[in-house]
Amino acid sequence: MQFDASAPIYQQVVTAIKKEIASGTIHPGDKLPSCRDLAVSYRINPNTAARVYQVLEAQEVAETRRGMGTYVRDDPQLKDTMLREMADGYTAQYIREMKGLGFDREELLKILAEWSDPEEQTKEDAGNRKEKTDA
Amino acid sequence: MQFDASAPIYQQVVTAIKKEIASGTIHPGDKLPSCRDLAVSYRINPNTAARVYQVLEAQEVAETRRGMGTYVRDDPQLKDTMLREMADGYTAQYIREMKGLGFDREELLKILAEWSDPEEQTKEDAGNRKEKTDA
Amino acid sequence: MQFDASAPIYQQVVTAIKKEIASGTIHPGDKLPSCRDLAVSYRINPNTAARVYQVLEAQEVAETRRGMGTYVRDDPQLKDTMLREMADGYTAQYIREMKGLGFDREELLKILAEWSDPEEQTKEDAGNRKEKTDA
Amino acid sequence: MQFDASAPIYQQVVTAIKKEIASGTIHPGDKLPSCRDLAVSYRINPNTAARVYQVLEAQEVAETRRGMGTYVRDDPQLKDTMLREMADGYTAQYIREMKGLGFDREELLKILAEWSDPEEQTKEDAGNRKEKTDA
DNA sequence: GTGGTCTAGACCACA
DNA sequence: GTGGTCTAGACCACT
Repeated sequence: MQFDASAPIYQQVVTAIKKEIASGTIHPGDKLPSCRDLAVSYRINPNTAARVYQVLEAQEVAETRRGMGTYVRDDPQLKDTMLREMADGYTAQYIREMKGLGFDREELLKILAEWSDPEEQTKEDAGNRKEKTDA
Repeated sequence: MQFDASAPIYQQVVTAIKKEIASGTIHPGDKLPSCRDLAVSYRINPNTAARVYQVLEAQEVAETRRGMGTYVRDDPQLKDTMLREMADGYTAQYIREMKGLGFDREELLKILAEWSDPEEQTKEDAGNRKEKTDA
Repeated sequence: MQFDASAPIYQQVVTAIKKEIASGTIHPGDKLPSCRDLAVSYRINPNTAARVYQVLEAQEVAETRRGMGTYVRDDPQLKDTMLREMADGYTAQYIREMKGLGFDREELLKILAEWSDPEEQTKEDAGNRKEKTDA
Repeated sequence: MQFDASAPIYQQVVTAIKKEIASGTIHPGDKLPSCRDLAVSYRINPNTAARVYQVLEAQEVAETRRGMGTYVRDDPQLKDTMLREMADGYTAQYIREMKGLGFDREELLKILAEWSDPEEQTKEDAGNRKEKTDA
């Protein structure tokens, strides 16, 4: 067995920013904070912040304009793309985990349907989660 | 922002064992490997292995018989309990994540229903996952 | 026959702290000494001290705030709970021992009633106790 | 703080034998097992067994007759003496412990009176004891 | 053999 | 500073 290592910090920040785009906190065309500001607000090393933008650019989520800063790509579909990408990621992971426990798609839908009020369930779970999934 | 730390090794092993019970690889009443063997097979320190069994005992999943070893509690319902516990954990986490993206329960069920062939999707996702959700 | 082993050090310290709560020396909400200080004052290893707090937290007697220390849970009923818990423990043990000697509840109450002045009896007993009840 | 050490083994065996006299399992005048047999049945070192008899003789509970073995002193009152001695020991200890928690004699009698059915309570307590009083 | 406990000393994340 | 975790190696009691 191999033990899970934490994801690299730059990856976590990349995901955080993409989540902000997906959920509409940041919009296409918006200017992102400077590397230095990003470093401060996330309390990371400026080099790590730079790498974050590098990755976002490679993924065509952001673009850097020399001397002007980094901007979220001004693509009207970007929000939906992000949303889809992350939702797919989460869903795939969820299905994989449940499949690992022996549930097939039918059962999965049934289980999910039982969780009628996500608000309540999420809260209730928060306390127990530590013992359940080891995050 | 807080960065995700890896779960403690002992927790990961605890979860791994509970998963084996949930999926039927290990059965109620089975003898678990000795602390030392567990330490060897997971390549961890015997002390950490002992902690794994202490946690499992505290969670009433296993019971230790002095000088005889550690056994999965011989409770016929244990498998289902584990299954339920882990499924609930995964489901709660999934719902939480999707809710964070702005999806409500209706949409969630719709999305999941679209994933008709988990096999394919899981594979396809495997390669991209790292950049999508930072695990 | 099984010989009595000493209770683990961490258990003894746990009990000592709970006793301090029960008798009002430590109050709900109080900050407990740091692991390292506890280790020094009880002359135990810092790891053992940490275990003490882990047990206290598992028993919902204390709560740890990362980077800030360990605190007695701020529950106004905690003192009474501890008092009750320890008194019950002692009483149960006493009844068990006396029952082992063949005394029933009636006789027990009678015997206890005879000990009119605990001060004197306690002292008188202190010297002989070792040879009487071992441990 | 000093940590409780286990009572010496010979003390524990002495007490066990005195308890057998107190509860009528062994009677005044009875022949006790030979040192060697005692050592076997208690799985202790023969030297330790010899010390047990030495202590019992010093306490005038047993007497050794050269070449004939060790006998419980043939004193008709011995059983009651033992009973009294042990009961007093337990009672004194109990009072001391409860006093340490702040209970006075009045409260003590009240608490003890509440434990109406020792059978039940003892059982119920057995499971919890470890967490309550640490031996 | 088994698990339980303790020590020693180390590194990490949080504040 | 705080607690949390891990390793290394040791001793003990029980089978």
